[in-house]
Amino acid sequence: MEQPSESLSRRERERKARRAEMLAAAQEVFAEKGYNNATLEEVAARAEFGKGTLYNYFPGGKQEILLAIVEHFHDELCSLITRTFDANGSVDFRTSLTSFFEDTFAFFLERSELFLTLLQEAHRIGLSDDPEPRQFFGEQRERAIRALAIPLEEAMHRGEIRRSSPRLLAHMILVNLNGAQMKACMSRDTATDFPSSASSMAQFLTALMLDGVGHRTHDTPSRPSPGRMAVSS
Amino acid sequence: MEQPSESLSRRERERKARRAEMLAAAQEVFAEKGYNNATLEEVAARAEFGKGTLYNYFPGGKQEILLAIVEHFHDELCSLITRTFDANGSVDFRTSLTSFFEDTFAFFLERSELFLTLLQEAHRIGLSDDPEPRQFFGEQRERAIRALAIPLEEAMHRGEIRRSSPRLLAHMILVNLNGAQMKACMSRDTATDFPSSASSMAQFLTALMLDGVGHRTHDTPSRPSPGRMAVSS
DNA sequence: TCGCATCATGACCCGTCGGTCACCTTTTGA
DNA sequence: TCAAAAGGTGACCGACGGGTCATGATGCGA
Repeated sequence: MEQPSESLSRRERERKARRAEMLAAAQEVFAEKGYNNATLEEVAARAEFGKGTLYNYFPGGKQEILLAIVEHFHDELCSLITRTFDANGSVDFRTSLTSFFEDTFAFFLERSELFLTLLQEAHRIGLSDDPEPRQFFGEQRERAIRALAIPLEEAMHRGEIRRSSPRLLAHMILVNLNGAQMKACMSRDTATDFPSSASSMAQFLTALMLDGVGHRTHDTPSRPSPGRMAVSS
Repeated sequence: MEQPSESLSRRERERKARRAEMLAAAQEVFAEKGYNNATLEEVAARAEFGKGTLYNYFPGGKQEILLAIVEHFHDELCSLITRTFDANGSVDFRTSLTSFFEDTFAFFLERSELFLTLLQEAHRIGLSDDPEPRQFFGEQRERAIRALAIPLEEAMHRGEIRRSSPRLLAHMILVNLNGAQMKACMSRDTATDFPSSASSMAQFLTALMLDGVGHRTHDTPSRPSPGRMAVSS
């Protein structure tokens, strides 16, 4: 009455599924309310369990739930990154970067509230707390950076982008991505001078990252010469 | 026994000074602990007042203190922006942008914890709360964007950067600035492939914003031609 | 010196929420 | 069919912190 390895026992499978349901509920609540204002009561209610049951699955309580979410978030992000660049491996870097922005833009956009919450907690936990969760946060972030740095480094080797630190560049790309996403959030009601579709946003970011905004009519010491940019719409 | 206008009465002056002390203390505590984990008890203690006294100066309690801090933060930021660009009004845009990054980098860096806290609260309050503080946050952010958009628009008129939305560009510049600052925070312990001084950071950001990282060896439809970047150290 | 007004104070009140545990239901295996 | 194990539950507890207010101190004008 047991399948020891491979496919888990019904028990194990159901346990896993329940855990996942709880995590999904917690993600929603944390995203809506922020970590501190989210109550385990509400998480439990949304997952359709009693509060006590949460502790059967996450003995570490609220914080363990947070860490599990962080891990899951980075799982998704990393797999999105590698999938995107693998699929575009053979085309030129500009094109694959654009499609990367397009794919990830949607990813971040629909998780923007959660992302901000995680960011805040990463910071809060990052200093003045146990070193254990602190280190955990660092490792997770590192995973995403590393995943993105790989295709960047390859592009550098192919001479498609100039050589610099792939990890630093990876960081700046992620920063620009979620900066754009924040802007999109904030100006949803008000301002309109903003690329509205994911694809025009992706093109804007690609141009910004690869070409900058300079007209390059000034010669500066080591930057010999011109090349003008198209004026965007 | 009253100086009705101009210089305020001793009373008024002292009241103002006390308020400022309380704000300074609250800034410290909010930055260290985050808004939720900061206690008014600790704010009061650090300002060397009793907790009750806070309510004489901020009848709105914790939230009123938060809003006052947000306003003060943006006062500082805006005046820094205009000061920096006024002082560099006559030199070319690349140079003044670099000095802008250098000045503001320090500003953000020494307030990074506070900034993250404000960011989180802006988000939390930004949705699902009273519309009143929500609007307040929006207005404050708008002030900074507008202050920065002015010199950007001028540079566009002078043809030093390509035409696009000054406000969008202002946003992206601020985003890159504090993204860099976050990176600096995070990799303080660990990674080393990072511009360490404010001035090398400023140059990195200027190059990224104005020139991008592309080698521009590919011709894409509307971007005719080359111009290579110096390889940073 | 006296009375009044202003102001500082921290003990206290009270709502909230993370975490616990005694109890109940369901499943299992004989 | 039944007992034992496993699992689910929510009432309850205790800590915590925002906000209040009775009390006392201080200053000021008469």
